[in-house]
Amino acid sequence: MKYDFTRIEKKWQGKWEAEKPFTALYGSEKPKSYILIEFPYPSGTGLHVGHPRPFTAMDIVARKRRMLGYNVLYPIGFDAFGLPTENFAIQNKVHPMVVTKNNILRFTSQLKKLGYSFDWSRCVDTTDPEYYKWTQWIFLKMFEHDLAYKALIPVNWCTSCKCVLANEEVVDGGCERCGAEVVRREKSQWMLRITKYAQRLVDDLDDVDYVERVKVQQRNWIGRSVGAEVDFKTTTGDTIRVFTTRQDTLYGATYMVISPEHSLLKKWSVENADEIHTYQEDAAKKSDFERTELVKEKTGVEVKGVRAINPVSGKEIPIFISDYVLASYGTGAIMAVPGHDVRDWEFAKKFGLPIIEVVAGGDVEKEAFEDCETGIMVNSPLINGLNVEDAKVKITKWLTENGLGVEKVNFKLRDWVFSRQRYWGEPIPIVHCEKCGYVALPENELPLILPDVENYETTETGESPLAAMTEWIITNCPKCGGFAKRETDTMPQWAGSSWYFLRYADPDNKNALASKQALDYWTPVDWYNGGMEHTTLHLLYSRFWHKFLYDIGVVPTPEPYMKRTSHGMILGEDNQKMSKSRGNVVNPDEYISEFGADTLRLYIMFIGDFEKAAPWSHNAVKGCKRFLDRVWNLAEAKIEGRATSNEDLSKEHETAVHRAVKKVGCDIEVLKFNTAIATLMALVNEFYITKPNRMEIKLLLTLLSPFAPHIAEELWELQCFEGYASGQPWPEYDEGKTIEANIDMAVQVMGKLRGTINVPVDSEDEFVVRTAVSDEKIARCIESKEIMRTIVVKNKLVNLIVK
RNA sequence: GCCGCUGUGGUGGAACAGGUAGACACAAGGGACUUAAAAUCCCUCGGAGGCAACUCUGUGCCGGUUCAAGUCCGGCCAGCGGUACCA
Repeated sequence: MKYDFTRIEKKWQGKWEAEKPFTALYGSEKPKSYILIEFPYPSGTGLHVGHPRPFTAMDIVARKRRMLGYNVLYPIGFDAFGLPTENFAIQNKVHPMVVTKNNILRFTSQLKKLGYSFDWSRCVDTTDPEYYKWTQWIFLKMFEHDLAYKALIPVNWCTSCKCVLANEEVVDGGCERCGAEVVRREKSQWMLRITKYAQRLVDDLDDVDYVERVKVQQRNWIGRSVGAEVDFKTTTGDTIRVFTTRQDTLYGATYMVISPEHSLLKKWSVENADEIHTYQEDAAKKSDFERTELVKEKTGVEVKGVRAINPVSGKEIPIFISDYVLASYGTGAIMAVPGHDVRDWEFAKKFGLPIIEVVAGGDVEKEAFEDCETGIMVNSPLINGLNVEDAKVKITKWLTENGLGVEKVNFKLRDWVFSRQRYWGEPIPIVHCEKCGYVALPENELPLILPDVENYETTETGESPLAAMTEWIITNCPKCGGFAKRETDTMPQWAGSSWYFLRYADPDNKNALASKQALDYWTPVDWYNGGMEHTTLHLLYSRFWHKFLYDIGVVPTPEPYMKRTSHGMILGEDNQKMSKSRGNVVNPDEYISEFGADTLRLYIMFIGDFEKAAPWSHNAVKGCKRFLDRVWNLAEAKIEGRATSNEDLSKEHETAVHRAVKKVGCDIEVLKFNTAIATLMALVNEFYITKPNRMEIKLLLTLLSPFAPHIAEELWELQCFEGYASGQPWPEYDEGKTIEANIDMAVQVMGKLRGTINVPVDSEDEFVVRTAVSDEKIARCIESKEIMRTIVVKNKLVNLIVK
């Protein structure tokens, strides 16, 4: 019989649907293992080949964990709020809820066709009011703890989505999603105080097992820098506070620069007010992107009539405004040390300002000397002769003692702009009362249901579509009962995904986001795999929410995920990112119907290094199909014999099988699925040379089952083995049996390979050398030469040094 | 600019912890089977030379350490990702 994957896959998927063997158990005695993938956004275009890569990888891990005896939670859900659905709804005049339901149905059937061992009974949908009730609840808790606040701030405004974006959502000056231009606008927005957690978000990375590149990227994004705040008096009697990481160079501060938005500018009456004003207006007009794009050329205007006083030298120095100083970082003002900062140096050269060397070691006339390692302080009476590190300590102490400054840590991380002027998101459960201000909705009014609207489009003034719903907006203040208006902005897409993994622990709970008992048992997540693109978005956001929930006693651990790994992207056959416009998109459905889900699963894991990007190859898929055909032909007919333990392995295959068990098991743990599969292929190749016995087939199917579960179960059944392949304990191997009795050792002469010898494993060095020199070929290489030295690496090689 | 990663056959990629470079596949070529094709099976497959045994050479480039370097060190070059006037 031919390998009829269509029939087989349908059969086993039906069985899994009916018997639900992958359901995570409540109250199990077994140790738990929580394996998590990033739940998909159910887009209208259906499943993409990018999805199965992480899903299959973690499915293999989950299946192996079950075989190892764990109570595994491998859940799935849908992150379904979001713009594409809303846009589709607008264009096609359908309710986004309808679009979402359809998309989820389609995704569900596509995912089921891939044979994943998800626990479907715990499936969550972020747009379900029973779910977003708790998203809103967490927001209310944050509001209660002063972590959610409303502020008038300059925001990133996407001109195409007509919506604000978080800093994390702006990519190259454009919208992360649609690529359209992002401009700055002043808007009153809900904000989350993620900055309050900045320090802990950095520090606690030390306690989790994340791949290093993820940690590095988060640390960079949070951008912790240690320095000092220093007060500079001015000739008007005001104080300008600056932030610097180079307190040591204070004597070299020959001018100051403040941002064009600095508040003191409003207070001062300066000689060149018009000039200043023009510059301020120009700066305000520019988007952040434009401001940073003109990196090359520094601009600025001197504030005439006011001067600052260097607190250590007592010298008067000029003050400039320039847009290279950002209002939003530090204090919005800097002390400029042109000798030891490239930006200040450029500015000083352009404006003819003095450059003083305070750290010896470079040539400050030629370029700024920024080296902190080797430099020695000069021209700085308080700290001359010290190295940079010691100078920092001493000057900070001096500043503190004299009330002129204080040590300070700053972060690049900004608070999270949390409101969106869109329809398809969680309503923010806050009302605005003229008397009481912003008031939280009482918990018993949750969920605040997203009302039906006529029109899903953002209003011309840039308000949420909800703003047009007067009936819904007008309500009573929960505090004073008076007239109040509901918040019309909704939450960003990242809200629902910031805590979804907690809901999986107890998805039907009506009284809490999950019961304490369920959270205590299941959390934290043991292994979370996801895309690098979420490192500074979802991954950071959810760590923040989790820490907050930990602080208020809702979750038992300070970190949500113990381990985080990341997969590479699947590229098109042309080695380019898949996109509709390039026409290189691969549809997984077509491959499932042409080759079967097992082949697709296998190929997508065999494609290359899991952590790196890999181009799709139609031909290589065929190779994986060929492998499964070969497995089928090997095991289709029942093999007679005994298959009760490893003792039943044949002599000729014993080593290869023990090795395969070891290699496949280890490789899965370190994400080396490609070499695990290569090992299985090699084993099958051996079985084509000498036929496998019953036990050997049994082990092959057991090892194969996490990768290609359908064919493994079918062949298991055809062999009349008991139970299911997926229900077997993960096989054990004997380390001693992974080594053959006799091995080939390389023989080198002067470091060059000259031959191989076959010797018993663990042979004595002396014996190895004797065997080597008596080898005919080797003897020829060393004849008439004297052996000076021999190097033997046990079971590997022997190197003869001759003269 | 800064931070991180990566450079290995025609291609995707292997190589534990410095120890036989190219596992496992794909493509290509040859052969068997077939009326034929597909499928399957067998052989060859980094480069150069040789009838052959074999020899030389080869992991982005230059140098170093070592009995031995794809792997370690120093200096470059190229590509990818992140970040971007963050003081």
